[in-house]
Amino acid sequence: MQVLSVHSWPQAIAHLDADAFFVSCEQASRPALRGKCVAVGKERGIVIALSYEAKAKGVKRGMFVSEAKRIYPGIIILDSNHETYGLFSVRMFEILKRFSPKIEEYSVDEAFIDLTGLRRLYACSYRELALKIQDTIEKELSISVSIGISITKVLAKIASKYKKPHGITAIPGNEIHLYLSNILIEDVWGIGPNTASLLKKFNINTALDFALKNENFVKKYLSKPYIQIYNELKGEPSIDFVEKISPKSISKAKSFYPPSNEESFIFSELLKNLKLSCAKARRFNLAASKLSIFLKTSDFQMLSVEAKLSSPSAMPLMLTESLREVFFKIYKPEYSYRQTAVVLSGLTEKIQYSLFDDRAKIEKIVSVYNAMDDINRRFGRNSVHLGASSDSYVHKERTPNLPLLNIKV
DNA sequence: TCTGGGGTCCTAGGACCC
DNA sequence: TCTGGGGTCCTAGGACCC
Repeated sequence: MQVLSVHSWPQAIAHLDADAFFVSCEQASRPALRGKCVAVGKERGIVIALSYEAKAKGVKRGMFVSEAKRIYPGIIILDSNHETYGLFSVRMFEILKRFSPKIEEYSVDEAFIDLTGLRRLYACSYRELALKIQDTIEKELSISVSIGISITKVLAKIASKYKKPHGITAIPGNEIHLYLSNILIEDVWGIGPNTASLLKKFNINTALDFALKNENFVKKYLSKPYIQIYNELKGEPSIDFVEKISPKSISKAKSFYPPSNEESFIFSELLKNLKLSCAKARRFNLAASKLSIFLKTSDFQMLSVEAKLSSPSAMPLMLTESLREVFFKIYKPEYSYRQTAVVLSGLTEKIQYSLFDDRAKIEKIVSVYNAMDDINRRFGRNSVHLGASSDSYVHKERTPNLPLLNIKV
């Protein structure tokens, strides 16, 4: 047997993955749902999360809700509630920070935790430490998680998936090969369908096959991300640990049914996405210097454009003109569309004004938005919104001097 | 996996400069 | 007004992730 790394724990990286997270949050907040066949997913849409009971009945993620109901008529379908999931997520990360100050919030329901050197402090093995974390989350949040521990991030990912749900798997450096031989190449984090089919042509079918390939082969056929994965599989840390930084882009997308080619409708959908993404940017205290839009046609083609903004902004009223311009660059009435999306990027912390902008006007708009965000924070989301931005499509005038407030508290 | 929504990172190639 | 090579910045598009 080949040994890929001789040391058992040069460092200890844990990967935590919540089990059926969205559904678990629903079950945690409504105990009556526990032990039942539950799915999260919009009516007419697709299933995005399933309880293990529902999985056992043969319902799969990505299925149409109607299909899921046919397979198991007793299934309970819930509307997704991302605010709740976000709250559980925050509390889960807070628990993790009690164990180690160094954590990477990888997604709402996943985190990497650097446990290196903590055995002495907790007077236990890494496996036992993972067990304590798992217990704490279960007791405090009623959420079940699986944890994998190994010496690199890619291996920790493999470990957390090895036994699920409610698993604890530790892969020390000297046992890597025992695990990798059971992992199909397409199941490795970061290897997608394209790369998997390329590798299979060279007879690489498992993670172990890949790890045992020589470096020249890897450098000849693959690019940087895959070289990193290759190193990590061999037990050599190569992918940075990222402690949370602010987002690099903010987007909002929404599909609708049936598809439409009506200009004013498509534009109003874009405007909604613009408002939502701007609101999110303001929550992070960020301003966008680039605006892109995406239109998805009914046959799933993507049309997109990007525009540079004269000054960074997170205020819909200041971006509406740009939105209109980019929209007419790609909108073609002969297609029909099923989704629009807005992406804000080039995000900057401080809002800078170019010399050509009317500073006073900008500041007035900023203060109105600040007041609005404040009201929404105190009285709940969507208590207040700006009237002018929703129908500015109809009146093709420039940005109004003072936006109107529509208050519906 | 017949299609929801939100992200990240990398590469190739063009523009522009010296 | 001929022509080489190198650096940097930006953009579009691909691949992948949850």
